[in-house]
Amino acid sequence: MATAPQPGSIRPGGRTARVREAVLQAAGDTLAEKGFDALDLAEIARTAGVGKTTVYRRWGTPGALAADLLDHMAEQSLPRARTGSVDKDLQENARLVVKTLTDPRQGHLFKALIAASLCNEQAAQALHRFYAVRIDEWAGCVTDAVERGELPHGTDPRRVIVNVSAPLYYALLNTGEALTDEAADRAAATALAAARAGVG
Amino acid sequence: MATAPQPGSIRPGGRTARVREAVLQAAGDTLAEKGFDALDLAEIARTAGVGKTTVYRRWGTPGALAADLLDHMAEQSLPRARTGSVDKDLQENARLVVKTLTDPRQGHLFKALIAASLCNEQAAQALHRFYAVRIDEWAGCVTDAVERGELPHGTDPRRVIVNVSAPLYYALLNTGEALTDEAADRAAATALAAARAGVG
DNA sequence: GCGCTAAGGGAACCCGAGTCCCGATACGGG
DNA sequence: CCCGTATCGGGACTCGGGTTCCCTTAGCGC
Repeated sequence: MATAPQPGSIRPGGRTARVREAVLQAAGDTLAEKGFDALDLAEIARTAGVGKTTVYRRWGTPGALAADLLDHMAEQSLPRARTGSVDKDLQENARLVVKTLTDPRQGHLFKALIAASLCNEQAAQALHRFYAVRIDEWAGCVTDAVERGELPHGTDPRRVIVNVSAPLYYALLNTGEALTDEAADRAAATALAAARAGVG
Repeated sequence: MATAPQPGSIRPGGRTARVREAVLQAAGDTLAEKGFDALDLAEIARTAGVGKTTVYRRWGTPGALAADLLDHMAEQSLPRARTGSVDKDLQENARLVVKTLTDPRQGHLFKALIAASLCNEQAAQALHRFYAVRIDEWAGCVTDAVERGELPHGTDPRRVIVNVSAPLYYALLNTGEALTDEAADRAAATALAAARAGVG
């Protein structure tokens, strides 16, 4: 009943690492260009120049591969803004989200990864971890603002950051509305207004 | 070059309609139970008790089938609340969203349909139409509120409704946070506070 | 370096989704 | 009520994703 260790976990260096790198690269490219439903492990093996057997053994399903890619992405966290005022910080956050989701490669990649998370529990958990990292990073803007007296005590930092991104993702996924800088500024302003009103 | 008419559009009555009904029913069940990546037309044909050829001829791809299901769902629009105050109306809207997304069948179905929209352009457009209908319906709450003087003139009704749903969908898709009635009330309060502050 | 063994890779195999062909069925206009 | 044809449905076929087997390569502990 003892579960065998994950392939690649005992000798993770050298060749094994190179294979993972090549496969995640190929997976990212395919997801960005063709979407999650086109993520086919046999084709990934071909484009990555890796044995088909290897990909099936280490990842097994498209969902698990997407999950691994998400974990890989979560490790590379970008630093948040520190402009000195919440207005600016939240605006920068909103613009960064718009810039990311509008970027041809990144935008498609994020859509594909969200699709993956909706099709596979493993990918879903990886996605939630990914956003938890990002939100915690930017939540610092809000805690700083509370300390500076720009926002009321008791404000939930993560919730404010979530309120900035939420309408942007809603536009991307649900309504298909265009993601402009104007939309970003509006999202930031909305979240800020609610925070100032002391909601939460 | 003249495109042949869509199969099922010339004689849409009787048998053809029954086939569509059975297939959409089976598709909805499969999407709710197994997700979009498990939507396999051969299996749909089997469970719907319909010829495999028929399903491939009329829909062709899982994405197109999901799109048809979305159009079918968009036709059945629910009436919005009319409590007499924006607070209550927005709260009812938020609670309805939470109730829908929390419901075992509906919740999974919506997730699957969003996944479909992220994998297929046809499904994406159908999803955007679907949400446009829902948002327009509920936007009436906001226009009424503006007329009653509860919200400032120049308030964008659709945007307010979007701001109610957005954090709830963000919780569902991005963070995986639980969707409680408390979250619903908070979402409604946030959107209301921003609208009162005159954002937009 | 050396050897043990984890991990990779080639090749044959299986099975079912997707396609094609053609006859059966039943709308719906006259 | 009857005919023309749109649509359905059964069955054979193909093709490639996913699996299995087994040999080769190369980490990494000593």
